[in-house]
Amino acid sequence: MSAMVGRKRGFDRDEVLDQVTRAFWRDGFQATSVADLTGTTGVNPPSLYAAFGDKRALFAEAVARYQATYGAFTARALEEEPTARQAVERILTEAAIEYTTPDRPKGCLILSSPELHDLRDQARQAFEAKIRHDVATGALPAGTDVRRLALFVAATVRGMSSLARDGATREELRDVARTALSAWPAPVA
Amino acid sequence: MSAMVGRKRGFDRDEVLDQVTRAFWRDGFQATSVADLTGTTGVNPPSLYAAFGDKRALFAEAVARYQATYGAFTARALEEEPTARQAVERILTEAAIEYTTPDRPKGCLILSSPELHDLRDQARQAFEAKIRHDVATGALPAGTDVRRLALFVAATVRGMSSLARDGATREELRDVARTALSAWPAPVA
DNA sequence: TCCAATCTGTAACGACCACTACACAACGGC
DNA sequence: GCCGTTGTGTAGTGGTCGTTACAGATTGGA
Repeated sequence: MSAMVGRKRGFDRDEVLDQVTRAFWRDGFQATSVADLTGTTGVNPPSLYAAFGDKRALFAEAVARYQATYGAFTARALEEEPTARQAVERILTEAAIEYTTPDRPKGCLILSSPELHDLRDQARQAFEAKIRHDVATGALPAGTDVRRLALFVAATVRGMSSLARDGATREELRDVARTALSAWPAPVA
Repeated sequence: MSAMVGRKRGFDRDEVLDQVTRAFWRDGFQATSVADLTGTTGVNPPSLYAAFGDKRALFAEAVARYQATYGAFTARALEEEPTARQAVERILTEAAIEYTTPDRPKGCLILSSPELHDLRDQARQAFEAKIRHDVATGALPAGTDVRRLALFVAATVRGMSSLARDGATREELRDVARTALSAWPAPVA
């Protein structure tokens, strides 16, 4: 065991990380200053730096927290739904809800941050894998353009997040999701 | 006529404005510093401020220039094509090209800039008007949800711009456009 | 040729940026 | 009580931000 000696931290690390996550989510990495963060959290700079490291490390941890909480619904759907069609339907439906939840920043942190290109690429690869699996099992026609379909889903989710950031309502996003789903290829009955 | 007296400007105002437009387009308003602009244009701060005003005014003029040139294809399609379907097909097809033109920033300046929410709303209203006209003339079914269809087009274009910024190819965007178009309601034959 | 007007380059302004040195407060172990 | 350790608050660091004061250069008009 470690020494566990010294003055105790005067704030809840998880709670502060959540406030930081929401700040980055709302305004982005660049537009959120450390002064903003110390203001909203009430934690002074030295304590913030001691607990999380510099601004980039804090952002990285905020993004990780976002993925594990607010943004986890996508990975959950891909894991739990049996077919790509069901997973995509659930993702788009839940995105309409998640992107417009009151008392939260609108849209998706990862889709809104230019610097998170790699995470977006991972998401697209996950879509591709799910669709490819359906083609392999015969749930989708053999000739299906896997990459194309994955890109269309990626584009739809990005479009929904962008509209949410501009103030689109939950119902409007749900309608966008339904319209997009009507472009999904007919299943092999 | 004005006096036309005094030392002449030592740079081409239009050329400099184009360079500024591309800088804002590539990096956004916040991330592009005045020092960046003086660096890329070779124009010193006092000359830049004398010619364009402060940074916000310069950005506004760059956006206006973008709308009149690189981003004009959307308004052109809405004006020139007879039906909403044809206009949207042309917009999506040309967006795939415009958003991936070599030696240019990728994607759309207006869709990438959080501060241009009003211009995006104007674009959505223009889509709506075009679609509503088709419903009125019978080119689209009477029960068509105009707002819903316009939002879907807006979402698709935003998604394509976002994908382009992340490095999607022209062909990938074209495929996204085609997939989205397959969700368009059947015309009243 | 001298003036008034306009533009240009240098060099700075105060404000904010991310970040930290330092002294002090609060803790567990002895 | 005293010590070593760790967190906290104050008050700064050097650097970059958008912006401009100022002096010199260049122009057309008188």
